[in-house]
Amino acid sequence: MKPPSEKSAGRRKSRPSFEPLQPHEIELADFFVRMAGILGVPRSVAEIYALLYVSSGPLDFDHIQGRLGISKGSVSQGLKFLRDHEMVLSVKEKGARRERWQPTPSLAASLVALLRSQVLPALEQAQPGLQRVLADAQQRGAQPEVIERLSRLNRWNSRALELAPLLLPPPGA
Amino acid sequence: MKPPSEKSAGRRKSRPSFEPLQPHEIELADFFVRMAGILGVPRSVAEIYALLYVSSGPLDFDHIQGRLGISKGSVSQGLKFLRDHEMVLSVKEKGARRERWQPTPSLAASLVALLRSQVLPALEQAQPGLQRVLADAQQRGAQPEVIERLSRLNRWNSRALELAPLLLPPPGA
DNA sequence: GCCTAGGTTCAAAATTTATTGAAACATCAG
DNA sequence: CTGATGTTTCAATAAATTTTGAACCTAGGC
Repeated sequence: MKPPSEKSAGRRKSRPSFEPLQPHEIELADFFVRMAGILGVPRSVAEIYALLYVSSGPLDFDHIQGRLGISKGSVSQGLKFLRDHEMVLSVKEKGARRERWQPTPSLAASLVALLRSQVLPALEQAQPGLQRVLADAQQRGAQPEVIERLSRLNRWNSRALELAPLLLPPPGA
Repeated sequence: MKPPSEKSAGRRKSRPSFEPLQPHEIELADFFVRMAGILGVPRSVAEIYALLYVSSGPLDFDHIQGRLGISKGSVSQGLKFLRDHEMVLSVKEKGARRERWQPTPSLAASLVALLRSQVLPALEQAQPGLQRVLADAQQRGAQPEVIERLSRLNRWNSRALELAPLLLPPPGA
């Protein structure tokens, strides 16, 4: 057990103390935050990405936390999100224990992966339900107008699912 | 427990009672709700759209409220949103005071309008800021890698703004 | 094994966003 | 003009989401 107060007893690693974001960094972060907002990506995630994006080399966990002034938990979760969506890469130097992070080369690819992960599951999951809705309407002799709408929706869904792997090839392709 | 349904209690004009959504309607609503969620559109808005989408004719305010079981305020705001994004049309019958609503013919066009309204303003607003960030980086002699990233971001932004009016023509075009 | 730097988890707290409903407003018929 | 109907507004409330931080893992050096 560690006593919580570690003022200046014995050998203390000097708290690195990171600079807050500079104006130009804030500007870029704002841009990413707004764009991310459209897709429902949390502010902290966008900020982490923005910071890596304007930084010259890969940054480690503590730098990210320090410069953004957010909690460990947020950094961890944010990096997990970015990792899961293939938006960042870790560079592990040999002999070093920490991981250091940088944005993946192509922002375009990153966005595509993100969209893919959001839209595809929804389309897949909806497929059977939509078919059922259409069948239901036909069976009940709904208005032709409604049948037509529901048919179109089904066709779209199918085509989107067919096209998806071509336009947005998954990691392994 | 459901509120007492007075289906059988005489047809009185004072309190028209509406049926809750049927299973097939719920299914479609769920689909729209999920899709809308990706773009941050509230549940109630998606539900309204879904209801209009499966309904044979245009529906009036009270029908929408009654069948979805949501508040007047939500219906009003939801319809405003859908109107603003050109996703619904009102059909005013002559001599009638109420407006009746139906989805616009093309769902595709509706989605495009929606995206347009979300993304374009962000791109426009970001333009000067992004240029400033790049200029800043160049002036401070940032790493070529960073300069390159920021340049690409600027080019993208510009091109997106140029292309936008072509791909997503505004109402008047 | 033991220790600890490095990172994750997750319940609680903070924040943001959506919904409600009563009051205000608007429009039309009489 | 007046009253009734139909709709909007918006402050209060409810619901959903994000952030925090302390407890908890995990791998690697000793």
